[in-house]
Amino acid sequence: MKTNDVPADTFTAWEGAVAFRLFADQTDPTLTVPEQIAGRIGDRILGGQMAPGERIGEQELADEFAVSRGPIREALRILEREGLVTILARRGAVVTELSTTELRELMEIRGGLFELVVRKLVDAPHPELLQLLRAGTERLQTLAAEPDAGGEYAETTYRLLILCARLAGNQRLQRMLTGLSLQTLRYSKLGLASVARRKRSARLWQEATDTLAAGDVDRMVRLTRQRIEESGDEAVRQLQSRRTAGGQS
Amino acid sequence: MKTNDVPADTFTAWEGAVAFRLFADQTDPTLTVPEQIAGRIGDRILGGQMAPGERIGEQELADEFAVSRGPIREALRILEREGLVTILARRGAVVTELSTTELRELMEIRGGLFELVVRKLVDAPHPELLQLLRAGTERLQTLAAEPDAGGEYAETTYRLLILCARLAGNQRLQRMLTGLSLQTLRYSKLGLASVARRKRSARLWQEATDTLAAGDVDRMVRLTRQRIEESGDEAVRQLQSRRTAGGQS
DNA sequence: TGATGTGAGATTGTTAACAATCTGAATATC
DNA sequence: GATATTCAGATTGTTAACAATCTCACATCA
Repeated sequence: MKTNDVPADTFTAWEGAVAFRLFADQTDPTLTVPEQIAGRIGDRILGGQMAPGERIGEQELADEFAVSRGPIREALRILEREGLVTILARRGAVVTELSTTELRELMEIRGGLFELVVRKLVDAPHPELLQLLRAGTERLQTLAAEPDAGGEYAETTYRLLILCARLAGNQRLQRMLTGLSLQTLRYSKLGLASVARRKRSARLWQEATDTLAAGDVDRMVRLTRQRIEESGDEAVRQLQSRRTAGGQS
Repeated sequence: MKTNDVPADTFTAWEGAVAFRLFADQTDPTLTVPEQIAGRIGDRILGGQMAPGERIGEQELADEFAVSRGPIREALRILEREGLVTILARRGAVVTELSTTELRELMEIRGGLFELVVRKLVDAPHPELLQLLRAGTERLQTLAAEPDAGGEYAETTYRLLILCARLAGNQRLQRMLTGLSLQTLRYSKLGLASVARRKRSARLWQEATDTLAAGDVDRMVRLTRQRIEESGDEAVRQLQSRRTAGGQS
């Protein structure tokens, strides 16, 4: 595999079997070639360089990464597992494009799993948690007010979410939540595009953090559910209006 | 692909991309060859013909199914995604063997997702649901009392679970829950091996059904959580004692 | 005796060619 | 003019050979 332009900015990620720049867990533990390639392609999808619905040709990628089609197919299968790519039998791979229904479904599951995380965190509170949450929500407050910070805001909330999941001490749960988050991230950004929505989201994070500090489980769970539900709904709404509006493109 | 001995007993399953005999959703919609092979191998794993930890050689399977190693690799990747097979880089595939920690983690997630299902079912009750649950729990009562019905009992509870998930109307959630159930099924059977445990489980199902009929959400959720937690704990316990006892083999 | 090194055989990873299938545009038909 | 048909080019699916790597028994040495 040709190792050109690997942008070493921010932090490099490793989650599950795939290395995405987002959501770092650890740096490279001798990833296989298909895994590395999957990471590179995944970054492009998450970064918006490859649009949902876009066709992915095997030969094209094989040429680019200077390998044969075999490893590319493995990479695509990995990305399929992560939900970023959809493989249609005998018709090739496309960048996964979620319908509003699917997005709503994923958001709902994400909410349910995060609720589990919250409950676990309250049951077995982690000393660093509150401190990390405080720092995180503060950053969110800042980003909420900045114009055009939708992308960074969304990524920050996702990092916070994954952080919570990690502290909850269920690795599998963390991985699933991470996977779901990566699948919905592109769409969450839509829902957090306006300053108003971001401020609303940031306030709910803030309140949830305070509630956690006070030890009120049910209220914390309720606030969290509300926040995820609201931002999920907004993402669905944005997606819907975008589809009906500029549907041709 | 050679199509020998396809046992057409009970009902054929299709869930996600893989056809397992268990948990039918629809019969064959022109599955690809790797998918068919994955289904066959998956059945063996779920049926206990392949033991957890057992190595899976590519060439051996290729010879058996009369295809080259390419399709076998695809099949193994599919099964890896379903969690039934673990692929170690450059060391081949093995039948997934869960540690007690992993089993506990999966059970916990399964519980959380099922809770979400229950909540959705209560919010939007389905007319057939109660009737189906009644029939299901009755069958469970019968199986609970029969000796050596651990396997069938476990499979029945899982079918019930998947049924509920389907009625809840979130396809993605249903698929995830099905996947998790298939991963834990082999171990759940351990936890339901004794008549006493089965009777306990059946009573909780019964109570939960009655509670649902009465419309008491919180109690229903609590009962469900309790049942899943208890049977999960028992499965873990059984696995643990089995490992410490006959650890060599 | 126990730890370490070596190498043959077996197994996975990769490649390139070939086969099967799909896509889309040009043509034929009503 | 709208729908069906055909066919070449492009793309995915499969194969078999080759390369890289791992496994494990055997030999070597402290």
